[in-house]
Amino acid sequence: MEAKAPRLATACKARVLCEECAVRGLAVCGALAQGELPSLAAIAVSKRLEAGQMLFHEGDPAEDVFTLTDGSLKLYKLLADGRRQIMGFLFPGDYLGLAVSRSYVCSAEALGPVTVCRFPRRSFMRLLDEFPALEKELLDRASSELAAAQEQMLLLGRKTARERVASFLVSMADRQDVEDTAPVDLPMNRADIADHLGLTIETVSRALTGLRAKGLIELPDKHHFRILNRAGLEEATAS
Amino acid sequence: MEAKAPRLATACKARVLCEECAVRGLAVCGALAQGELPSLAAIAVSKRLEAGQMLFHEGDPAEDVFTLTDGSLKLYKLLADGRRQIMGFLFPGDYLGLAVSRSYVCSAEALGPVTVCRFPRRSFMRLLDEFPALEKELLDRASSELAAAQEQMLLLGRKTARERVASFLVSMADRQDVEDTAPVDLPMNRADIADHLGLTIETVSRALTGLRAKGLIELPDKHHFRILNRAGLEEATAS
DNA sequence: CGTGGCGTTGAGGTCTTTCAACGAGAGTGG
DNA sequence: CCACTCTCGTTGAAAGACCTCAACGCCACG
Repeated sequence: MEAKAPRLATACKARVLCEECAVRGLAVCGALAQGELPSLAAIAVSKRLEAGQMLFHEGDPAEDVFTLTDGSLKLYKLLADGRRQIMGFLFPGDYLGLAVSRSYVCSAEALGPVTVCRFPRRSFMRLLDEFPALEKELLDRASSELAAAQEQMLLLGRKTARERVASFLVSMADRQDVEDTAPVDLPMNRADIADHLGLTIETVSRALTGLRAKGLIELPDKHHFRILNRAGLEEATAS
Repeated sequence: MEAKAPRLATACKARVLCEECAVRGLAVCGALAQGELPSLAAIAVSKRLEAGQMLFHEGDPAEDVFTLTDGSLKLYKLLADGRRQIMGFLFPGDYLGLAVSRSYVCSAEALGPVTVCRFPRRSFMRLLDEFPALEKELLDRASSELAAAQEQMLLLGRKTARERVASFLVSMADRQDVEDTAPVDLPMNRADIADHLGLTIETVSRALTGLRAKGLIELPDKHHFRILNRAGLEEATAS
């Protein structure tokens, strides 16, 4: 299940690295000159997960950092009695485990088949010293993650169920930036959505039904939706 | 209301800088050698605010970064209809506005009299290139802020009112790391606590009364509490 | 064709909110 | 010194949003 990614060992072109391996996830194409890429590539190892498998658990020693190259993941925390809060969903290009703390603060689980690229944390951190541009990139990402987390706090603390679901749909559509009216993929199930929005599956279902009844969205099947009235849906988010 | 901080212009000792000006907020004592401090100090300007005054508003162009040297601040976001979510409270030593985005993502308001140290963002960012250790420090802080935000998401999404209030009290006590049974300061009012925990002031009040009735805390006055039973209070957080 | 997982819908219950009244304390001014 | 007012916090009662429990339908799978 874990094998040296063949492409990475070879001195390939930056473009190839970017598109085909984890380096894409870090968007270092701009940050690193072509000649510098191999030193990052040399420490990368690809890894595959099936649906439901864990990449790591909250509290595990954070020995690796990852970039997601294919599939999607959920990041969550649990309370002692099993209540769950999903912090977010990750898609190709996103990174994981870059928190500086010594152990992972969330658990990471595959939503479907997933490919990640693994970097031993120590080697990765050494690279930061070598390539300051990489560190800047990380800081950028950390601060946009923080902004997203604050948006989510606003949602969880102050929005109604319907506003939460509408906000979630808009953000999913934006992340997949397909054209309007194109179907948007929902790789997670209703329980995941509920645990992301601080609701129950029934309330999520009712909110979706409500938005559909208002003519704002269409629900072709349980893993897709289509925005019929973008302005109306955005209004329903209460931004 | 805005004056060149006298100490900063002088080539003072690192220790003095650390304790008496904003540089303390960045904890760069370790990061910067003594000889390097003046270049940071040279661009700092101190600023004072009274209770209720705004340091900046959400959406304003983020022209400065700040460190809080005295007093406390709240950071919040608003919905169009006025609903408010407080992202967190800041105490001396904390920094503000370091997000890489071009505008502030939250509003910052003084809880009481406040002194901050202001750095023009451009100059500050130039310093990052000069002193990589400063950048590491920032990355550290960003990732621990992110961890705190995730803890708060868990609270907002999945905890009951009483659990939220108990969690809040524990975290306030921890941040002020006074010995157990010592009174802990609550510089914010009930409305601020409510907007931080995603509740109403009445529910916060009832939860506090409930915790007191259980003998877990004491409420000597409205701006202080005392932990009578630390283990019990932590149990009530449902962590 | 039965089974199990998943999503939807309905009915009733609960926790938090909303609305309202009250009290304590600070500040003001006569 | 004492009304007077205003803000803030607490408490009670009623209302409401979401949750819980239950039934049902759909679909994939064996």
